[in-house]
Formats: sequence, structure tokens, C-alpha cells
Amino acid sequence: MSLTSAHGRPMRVRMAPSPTGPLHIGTARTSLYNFLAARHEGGTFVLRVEDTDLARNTLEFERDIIEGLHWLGITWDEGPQVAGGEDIGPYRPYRQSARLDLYAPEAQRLLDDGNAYPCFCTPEELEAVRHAQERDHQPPRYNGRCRNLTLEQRAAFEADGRRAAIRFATTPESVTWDDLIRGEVEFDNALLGDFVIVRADGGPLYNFTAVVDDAAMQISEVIRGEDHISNTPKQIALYKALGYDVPRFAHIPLILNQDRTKMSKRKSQMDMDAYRQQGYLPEAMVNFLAFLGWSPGTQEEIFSLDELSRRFELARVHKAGAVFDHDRLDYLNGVYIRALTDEQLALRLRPFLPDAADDATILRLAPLVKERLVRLVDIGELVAFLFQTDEVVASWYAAELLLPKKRDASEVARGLTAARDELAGLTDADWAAETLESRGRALAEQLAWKPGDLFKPIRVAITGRTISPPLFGSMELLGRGHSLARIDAALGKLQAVAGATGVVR
RNA sequence: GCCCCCAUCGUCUAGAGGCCUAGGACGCCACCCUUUCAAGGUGGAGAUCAGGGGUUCGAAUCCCCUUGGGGGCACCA
Repeated sequence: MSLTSAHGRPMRVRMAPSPTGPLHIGTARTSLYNFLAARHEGGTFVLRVEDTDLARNTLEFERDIIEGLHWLGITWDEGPQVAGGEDIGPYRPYRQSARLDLYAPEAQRLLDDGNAYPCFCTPEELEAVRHAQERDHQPPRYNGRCRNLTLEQRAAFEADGRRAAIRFATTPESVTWDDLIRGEVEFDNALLGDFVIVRADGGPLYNFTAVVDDAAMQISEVIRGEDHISNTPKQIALYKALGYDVPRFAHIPLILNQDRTKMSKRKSQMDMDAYRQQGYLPEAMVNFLAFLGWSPGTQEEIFSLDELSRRFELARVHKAGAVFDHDRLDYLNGVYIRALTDEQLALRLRPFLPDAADDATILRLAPLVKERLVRLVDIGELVAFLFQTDEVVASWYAAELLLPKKRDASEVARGLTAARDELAGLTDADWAAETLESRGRALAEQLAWKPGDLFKPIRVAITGRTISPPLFGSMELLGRGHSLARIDAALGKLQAVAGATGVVR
């Protein structure tokens, strides 16, 4: 069943992030697609760190990217497994900063074959040309000034102290490739202009290093974002000039902001770590990301990473971009939270709760909040009442909040007092949700109140809010002493109001 | 400006000529359940398949044009 690549070998794909920023949604999604394609085909997934932009890349970002991918459950067969760590795999090293020596000979080969030439133009000169082209409504591209310099002219520039960049000499011809997702794509290289492959300071540039490395690492399929489509003709020209086999290309659709522009930091939350810190589960994130541009063709929508590996096919990836829909992510996160056992949920909740919360309490809490959590971080607000003093909780609400519709303060005070007396009769040992509920209901019936009317003031007294986890479970967790104290505090507040309006209890 | 890509409910999508008076999910609305909020259940609104031409007995599905949207045009990646 395993498909073979363009060259008859097993599939080898790669993800090549640049550690110039933290892991973002787009990188994660492209990594996921590469990972899934490799797993589906029984191929190899390579991680290569493209850190040639010395000015912008950092080890911290590399760590964020690697850890973020691992958090999602994405693993790779070759490449660094930890930031700054040792590379694994037969094509070591996998960090471009450690491969610098490999690019120079290839650039020299291009020079020797006449496929590249030194360019002495300064940034200012280039800028001037660009401006002139813009003014004349010409496409902005290199004018080829240095392409046919004589040896004397080159020597003169060098004597002048100028350092040359290396430009690739583009052949004006039409290139075509059969994109795995888009089908045949055609491009006229005459429009390209001679692009720089090595900077004047000797630093090799992206289009060049990517080609040299992908060839060296025997990459068979290049799966990357649609924003790279326009790099493809340049790279194909490089592959050919260097005498390498050209891999197959698959350009996946972009992830979009709400306004359908390419997802950007400005308009969307892009850092994966931010989602992690808010308590999005990696399972939900993976499921969500996978469907941004792919679907199995059925009505199923909940998939684990393993199931995705089994079902994912590049051929089913869409061409159109997909908007990142937070509502849907939230929904999926809820689905995955609800699917957790209490033990699993308790474990995941730990980092989102105060240190005062002990493991036993968290475990008892889990079933109470499971159906109410959208993100794990929401646990804080939901159970804050458990970790605050009775005084603080009392300060959260005004006495009016204790009153159900159509019941005044003195009535509620009466009901609450009855509840307090009833519950005070229970021992610590009897203080369990089931008992509390049956006593509460019996009392409501006795008073001829709707249960809800009696439970509302108790709820506010216990939790300080009108919205809370199930009342009796909450009281059980809070314990007898604090529960009774909080009801007393509520009664005190009612008294003040009733007193002010002249109503005697 | 030039080049390339794309186009089904607000959003994610099903759909590879007849099964489509276009299906599912999220979101939204209503009702049910219910101690609040959720969760769950039921139902509903929501897409003249961007528009126009073809091809065909028959088109969301194939072709062409138009329109709209996006991406790219660095000594960044």
C-alpha cells in the first residue's frame, strides 16, 4: 500500500522551521501534514532547522518549536530531538548553521559552470534600480548589470574594496511542475530575474540552502505552505543547474484570519504556547488543525493523531485557504475534555489550580466541572470559591443576588434560616452531596417552595456567584464548617437589607 | 503594477455528471431535560453551489470568460 516517491524510493519529507520566533499555528499545521503524510505512507519525517539568519534566530525559539511540536504529539525520525541537542539520522547535521561548509562548494560549482556570477551592486544601487522600475511600471527585478562583467571590471570592483554576492543566472524558459495538490502549475522564469543565492558576507540564502539540503537529505516530497509557490520555479531551476533530481511539491492552503488574509500575529493569536497555556488539549488542537484544509470525505470529525495517520492523504488536501475558527476549536476542546476520565482530567487540571488544591480535592472536583470547561484555564473562575476565605466569597456578591424572582429579603431569610438549621443537624460524616440534596429537596417541599428558589440563595452563599458547579457537590467539597459559615454570612447580609427596608425577620 | 493560486451556508466541510428540491459539524434561534451554568436531546433559520456563457438528455461537479479574494515579487525564511 505504501506509495513510493517520484524516484521510486520510500517517501522522505521534511519540515524546515526557522527559529526566528516561537512555534506558530501555521508551522504546526504544516508540520502536522508532513508528519501525517510520512506516517501514512510509512515514510520518513525529517526536522531540519533553518537557522542561517544569524541576526534573528535563537536557541530559545528552537526550543519553543521543538517542544511545541512534541506537545502536539508530532515526532520525527531524523533531526535534533531537543533544542541544541545532538542530531539523529544519516544525513547529519540537520541544523543549517552546522552545514555552512556544504554550501560553498555547491555555489562554486554553479560559478564554475556559468550558472551563477558575482554581483557587486550595493544595496543603494539596487534600491535605485527598484525605484526606477516602480516609476516606469516595470516588474521589480534585478537588471543584470553584473551578469556580463569582464574579468577587468570584476578586478576593478574588488580593488575598490567591494565584496560580491553570488547571483543565480536565470534561464528565460517556462517551468512546469505537477503539484500534488494543485495539479500542473506553470511559470515563466523570464519574470524571475537573477536572484541572490549567497550574500556578500558569504551567508547562503534560503532558496539555495533549501535546495542543497533537500537534495542532500534525499527529500522526495516537499510539503509546504502555499506562500512558497513562487519560490518553486527558482528552486527547480537550482535543482536542475546543480544536477539534482527534482522532488515533488505539495503546496498546502494557508490558514487565514477572520478577514481571509494570511494568518498573522496582528489579527490572530498565533503562538502555539498561548493555546497551551489556556488549556487547549493537544488532541483537540491536532484534530482541529488537521481539518483546516483536509477532510476524510466522510461525516466523521473526531480523530486522534493515530487515526489521522491512518486516514490522511495528500490527495484529499484542499486548494482553498481556511479561516481559523475559534468557536470550533473551543467546541472540539470541550469534546476532548469530556472524553477524559476523572483521573486524566485531574492530572491536566493540576497546573491550572492554586497550590492549595490537593490531589484528592482535584480528583473529586473533576466530575463536577468536566462538562463545564471550554479551556482548562476556566477551572480557576469556576472553583475559585473553594480556595478563598468565607469573607472573600461573601464580598463577591450583593445581598440582592440572593433573591430569587418574586421573593423578598425576609422570605429568603426565612428559607435560608430553615436550610441552615436543617443542614446543621448533619454530621461531618453525613456531609455528602446526595444527603444534602435530599434534605434540601425535602425542605423545599415542606416550605412549599420551588426547589430552585431555595437553592439559589444557598448557591450564592456558598459560591458567591449565581453560576457555579452543581451546588451539592460544591458543598460537599467545601465541607460542613465553611458551608454553614457562608450561609450565616448570607443571612447577615439579608438582615442588613431587610432591616434597612423596615422588614422584620 | 507584474506573476501565480483559489472560489459550496457566517465558519470548517461532504459533493469527482443523474443518489442534490445541496448533506454534516461549529456558531445562532426555539423547545425539552434541569438546582444555576453547562452538557445532552429535538426542531429551525441559514448556500438561486460568485456571475455569465458553453458541452451534455442532464452540471455544484467538465470547458471558457468575467468578477471577487488570496499569495508572491529581498543580499528574510
